[in-house]
Amino acid sequence: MPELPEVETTKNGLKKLLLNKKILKVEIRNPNLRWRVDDSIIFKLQSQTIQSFSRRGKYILFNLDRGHLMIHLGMSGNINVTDCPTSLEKHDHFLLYFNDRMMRLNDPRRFGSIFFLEDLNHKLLNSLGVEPLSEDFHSNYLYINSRKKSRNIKSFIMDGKVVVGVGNIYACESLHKSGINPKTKACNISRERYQNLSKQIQNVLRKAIKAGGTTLQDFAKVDGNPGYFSQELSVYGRENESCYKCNGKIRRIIQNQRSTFYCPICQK
DNA sequence: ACACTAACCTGCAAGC
DNA sequence: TGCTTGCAGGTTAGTG
Repeated sequence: MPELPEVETTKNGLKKLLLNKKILKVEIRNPNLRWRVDDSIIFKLQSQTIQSFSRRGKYILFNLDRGHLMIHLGMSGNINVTDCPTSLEKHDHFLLYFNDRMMRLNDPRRFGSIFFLEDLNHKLLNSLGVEPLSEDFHSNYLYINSRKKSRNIKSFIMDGKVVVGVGNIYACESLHKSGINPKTKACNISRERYQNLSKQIQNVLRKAIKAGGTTLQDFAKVDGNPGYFSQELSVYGRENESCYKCNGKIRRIIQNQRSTFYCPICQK
């Protein structure tokens, strides 16, 4: 269920429930995720205490006594913390047991991933772009990095090597709020429009993280499914409905193998 | 260096 | 009712 706000919410929930907990047992029920989970992770994690949690892009980092557990939720991943014992569900692939509770990674499509890192110098982390809510994502960042980029603006802002955490929903939403047509070439967008776009990206993410906070209460529940769709979305999933801004008809097109929702009237 | 595709999976809803 | 099709919140490796 994860775009950046979901991951941030998940990370904060884990912090609440698992900080300073000692991992007593590790169980891999299905190692075939995006990358096969190596059995050696079991003894590497065992007996370690979780010192802190952090997030980089859509990766959740469990910072341990020695090394880090890094988890990505892919398209359909979800982490639950429950009392122990709990009846397991289909697609519960990876389990951590603590003295009085357990953590389950459930991921039907198995696009998620799990790694043990000795340190944070890892290929997948090193290739990530800036955090959208950090100072590095300043008003000129997108403008500067988009010069000579002929690809469309939507794929540009969804590129994790440019800026992390902007998934399909928030790419559509922030482009709509900025009044930018998603088909526009990244190099053809002015500095002024990029300043607006970066602000809209931050706004939409901050707002969603705040909304994710309400999800937090459900976090420990067995049936706790994040209420992601409670967002009020302006264009995403609203094909053929009317635009809140201009009453135009919202269209769905395919860009880079993904659905794009936009309003052809007010996104130019 | 850049742009774009195929690929990794399951589940669900819609259409026939 | 069952079958087929299309679609889903991500991201990498590979190709040209």
